[in-house]
Amino acid sequence: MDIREIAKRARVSTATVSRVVNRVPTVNPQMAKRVWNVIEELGYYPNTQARALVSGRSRIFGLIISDITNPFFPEIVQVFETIAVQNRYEILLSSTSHDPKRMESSVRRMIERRVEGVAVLTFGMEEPLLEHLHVREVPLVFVDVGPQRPWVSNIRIDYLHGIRQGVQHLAALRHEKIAFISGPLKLKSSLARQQAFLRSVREIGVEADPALMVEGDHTMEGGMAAFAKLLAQSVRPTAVICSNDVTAIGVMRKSHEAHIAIPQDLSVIGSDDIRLAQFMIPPLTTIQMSQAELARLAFDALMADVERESPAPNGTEYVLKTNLVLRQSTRLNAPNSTSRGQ
Amino acid sequence: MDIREIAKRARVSTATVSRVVNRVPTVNPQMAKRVWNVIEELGYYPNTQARALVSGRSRIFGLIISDITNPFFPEIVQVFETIAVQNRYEILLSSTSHDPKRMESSVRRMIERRVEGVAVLTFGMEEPLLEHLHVREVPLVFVDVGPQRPWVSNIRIDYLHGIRQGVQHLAALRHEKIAFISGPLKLKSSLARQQAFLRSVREIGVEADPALMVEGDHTMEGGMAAFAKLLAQSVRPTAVICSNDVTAIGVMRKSHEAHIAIPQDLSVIGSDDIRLAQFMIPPLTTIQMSQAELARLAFDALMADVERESPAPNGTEYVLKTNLVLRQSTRLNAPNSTSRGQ
DNA sequence: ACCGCTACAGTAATCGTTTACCACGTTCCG
DNA sequence: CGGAACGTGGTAAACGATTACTGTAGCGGT
Repeated sequence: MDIREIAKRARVSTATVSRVVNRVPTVNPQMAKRVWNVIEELGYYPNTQARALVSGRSRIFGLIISDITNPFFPEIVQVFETIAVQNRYEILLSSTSHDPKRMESSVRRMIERRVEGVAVLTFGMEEPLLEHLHVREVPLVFVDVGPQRPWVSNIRIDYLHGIRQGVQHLAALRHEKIAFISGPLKLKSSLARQQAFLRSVREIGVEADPALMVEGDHTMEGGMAAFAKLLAQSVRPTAVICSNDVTAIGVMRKSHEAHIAIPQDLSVIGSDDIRLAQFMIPPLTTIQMSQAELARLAFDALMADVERESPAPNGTEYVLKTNLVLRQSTRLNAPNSTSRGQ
Repeated sequence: MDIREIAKRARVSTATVSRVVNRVPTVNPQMAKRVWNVIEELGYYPNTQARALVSGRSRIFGLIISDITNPFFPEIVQVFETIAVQNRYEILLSSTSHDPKRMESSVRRMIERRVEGVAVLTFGMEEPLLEHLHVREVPLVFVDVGPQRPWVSNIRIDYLHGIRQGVQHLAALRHEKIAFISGPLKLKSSLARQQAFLRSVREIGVEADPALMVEGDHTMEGGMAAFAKLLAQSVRPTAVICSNDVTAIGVMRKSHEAHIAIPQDLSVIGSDDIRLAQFMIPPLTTIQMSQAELARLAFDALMADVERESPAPNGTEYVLKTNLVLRQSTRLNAPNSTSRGQ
């Protein structure tokens, strides 16, 4: 059942049906009504493929994330999808699992579907892939790691703002041995967080102890392992800041095994503020980076680029702040006390 | 850059290019080579829309879930997507948030994109929507709630198997007051779990106390609220089985607030075995229902239906077992002891 | 030597829309 | 009253592939 069928039954031309469906205002209301009736009656749904083919607009955005299984992402996907639907866009989701091969195949699939833009919420993209997208003038938006180039926007995350708050909060609680569990240091974003931590610590006049900086991998297992490493050392931290919440969950889990009570014996701060954070035991104090906000920025960036068909703008920048949110996983450092009280 | 361009430069017809791209074996290897070279050189990617239009196959499956933010789903999405990509399919994901309006719009979008099948991993679908899909002969797969009808498969979940194990496990630990926190009882799947619980309890010769059956909503907040209700009553359970893991997390959180230690003072069992379960404190004993398996069954069901272009088969059925996995959130019930020991 | 196959490549119709362009009928103004 | 201008709706050419059908060359059998 196609537009011709509708046209025939409503005794108009296909052009008119098309106009009606697309709500072009110049058609006679009577006719429009007649057409709508037929459409309703036959249950006609326009074929998006045909539309896309002739109009040259697929109304699809690609969304590349590293791992949907990481609780940081589902909320992003949710918000991104909601906004997309509101704007009559569809989303092509791809979870790369940090695998360059999968990234490559994702990009290929997206190009074949002629996406109108891609949000890359991962560690970046290799040059050849970027090039493919670039020659096709596909708008892109990255988090921090996008190249300076036409059709590429960036969302800069102000890690320093939140991390500084976290460090100062711990300092106010008299913590001096503050550990930091980073993400994989080959990731620019992990590095940026670590730098922000280092800088914040220096600001309060302490020099960070290298023994208290350990590398995690942004997973719970990684958090457990990293904390185990911390425990095996001679200097024992009284507080630890984690590069993301999932890592913090691993730390909490490990510290439970080691009979270290949180927050009595150890304060912990996470990053991201995933929804789960408030359901931890105890509820996790964390450095929030709004996933909803991030998704919205990414979508808006793409949308803006799609709409400006003018010559290439040179990479817009957006900024996302981070903020400490206080819950119950930190406490005043009481030296020499091993109390496990309430 | 289209197929014609390639044809011209390789000095062959478009038909040949098409054949080469689709690896039709009858083309002269020399020619094929020549064509591939040009394709490589120009970076040609076929236009999926055009392909889909003429071939009548979109190579897209719809995947409808209730809420991507619920940790039960991301793993499913992950696996489903992976398998889809392996089979050169794309997936159109839709998270309905239990909203019939969103469900309706999802189905509309899917029909407009001409999906070749839809996996409905939610509470079911209303008749008019089903009808729309039915007249278009779109294969569907449901979990438990699909109607008996051509082109509709069902994955039956054997809740009883796992829940019975859970109940027996608790009984072996001498628990007698076993509470059950269900999901929303308007959901058939929640009801099924509850029935399975009731039956299992009866099997071990106990009559379930209605006061110990409370309704949750499959969220952490719901779990907290339900457990609070349980605490407010005169009969205090010594063990609780939850309709899903997220509910169990809520219970654990609430019991922490109430200074009830798990598993010393209360045993808890979840359902689903989401990845997070093993990172809870203590690690959660739960009734596993493999998300990977579920995703695979759903995909296979769709694929099978797509491939059999024969007249309509009458709804295949698949079965998914559930199994208790023991961790550390249950313990022998020691009456009159309020020990908080190790 | 001729006929009929086979094997392969090319021609052109087709998928279901959008949209540039054209045709027609009114209206309005000089 | 004639023609420009305008408002509407129809005709048909795209969009970029697939594929049924056609054409031709080469080959073998009689």
